[in-house]
Amino acid sequence: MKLSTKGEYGTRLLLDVALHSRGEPVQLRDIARREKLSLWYLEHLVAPLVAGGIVRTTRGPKGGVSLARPLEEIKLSDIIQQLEGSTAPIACIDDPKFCDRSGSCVTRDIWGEIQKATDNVLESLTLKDLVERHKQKEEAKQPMYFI
Amino acid sequence: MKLSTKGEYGTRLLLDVALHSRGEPVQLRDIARREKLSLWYLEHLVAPLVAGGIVRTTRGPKGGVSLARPLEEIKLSDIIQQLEGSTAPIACIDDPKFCDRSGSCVTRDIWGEIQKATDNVLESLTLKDLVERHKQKEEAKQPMYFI
DNA sequence: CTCTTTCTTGACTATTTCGGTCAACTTAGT
DNA sequence: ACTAAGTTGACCGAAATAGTCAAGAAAGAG
Ligand code: FES
Ligand code: FES
Repeated sequence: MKLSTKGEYGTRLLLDVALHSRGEPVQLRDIARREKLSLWYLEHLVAPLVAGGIVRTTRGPKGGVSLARPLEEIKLSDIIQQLEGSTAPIACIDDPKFCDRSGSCVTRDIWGEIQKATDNVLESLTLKDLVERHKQKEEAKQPMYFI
Repeated sequence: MKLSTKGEYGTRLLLDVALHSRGEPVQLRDIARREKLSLWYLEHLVAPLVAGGIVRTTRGPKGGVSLARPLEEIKLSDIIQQLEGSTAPIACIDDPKFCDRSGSCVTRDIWGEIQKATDNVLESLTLKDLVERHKQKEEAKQPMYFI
């Protein structure tokens, strides 16, 4: 049940863009520095995100990455779908022809339920939620001087 | 979010034992034939199941595999735990020291929720549930002549 | 127009994990 | 003893992962 680094880093990439975008694009180089990721690896994460319409990029000086949609319209499931493909724990869920004993397989139903459970979480969360959670954590760190 | 064949085959192995055990042990050779799995691969699945106290084996003639506990006391989570290890989508959930930005990481919380979601499913199901579902499917296949 | 900055694309490699096979060994019954 | 099981651990090939890099194309600045 492992998530690959694509999904992991990709989510952090998006969150980083969300947190640091102030109108202008965010540069990959800065993301790499902040998130301690290899610039060359990031490039491979951006491509599918562009293809999935999650992100726009502009080249040249002052270029970089910016979100293609409002925060609250980018679901975590979109990100994972784009970077990891299906969340099915096993191939025959997406493609019943994959296993022969298709219909009568009890275990297949179970894996289906697991997929549904994780999809529920992923679809209920948007980048906006992540940003808000992040801010809450930040505030929790600072004692509230203003009281 | 993939399940490896260990978890997949292991679950089928256990279900097969549950369905065909009539007091005596079930032989690996028969399981391999019925489930169309390699006998040599099955051996690697049995070892951890024995270690986890899920299954007992007896050697020699008429030997084989039998369940170490009643059907309803074998949870799917036990099986997966034993064959796949943790269900954590990412290492830093089990071992916070794995990532440095431990406490403040928002995405980590998400992966934790996903793990919890899948664990909920896995812990709510026992081998007994699987057997019952199987029987239901069997009955559904046969038209009810007895009406 | 040209130079620089930035993303883009695709090739390449190293490492790890997976899936599978096998042989030698141990144990238990007959 | 003999035979029929499971046990253990070595081994291998293929594939997926993770990561690096270089050549190129677009966009701005001057
Ligand atoms: S049908 Fe694919 S695992 Fe049973
Ligand atoms: S702490 Fe491990 S992914 Fe953030």
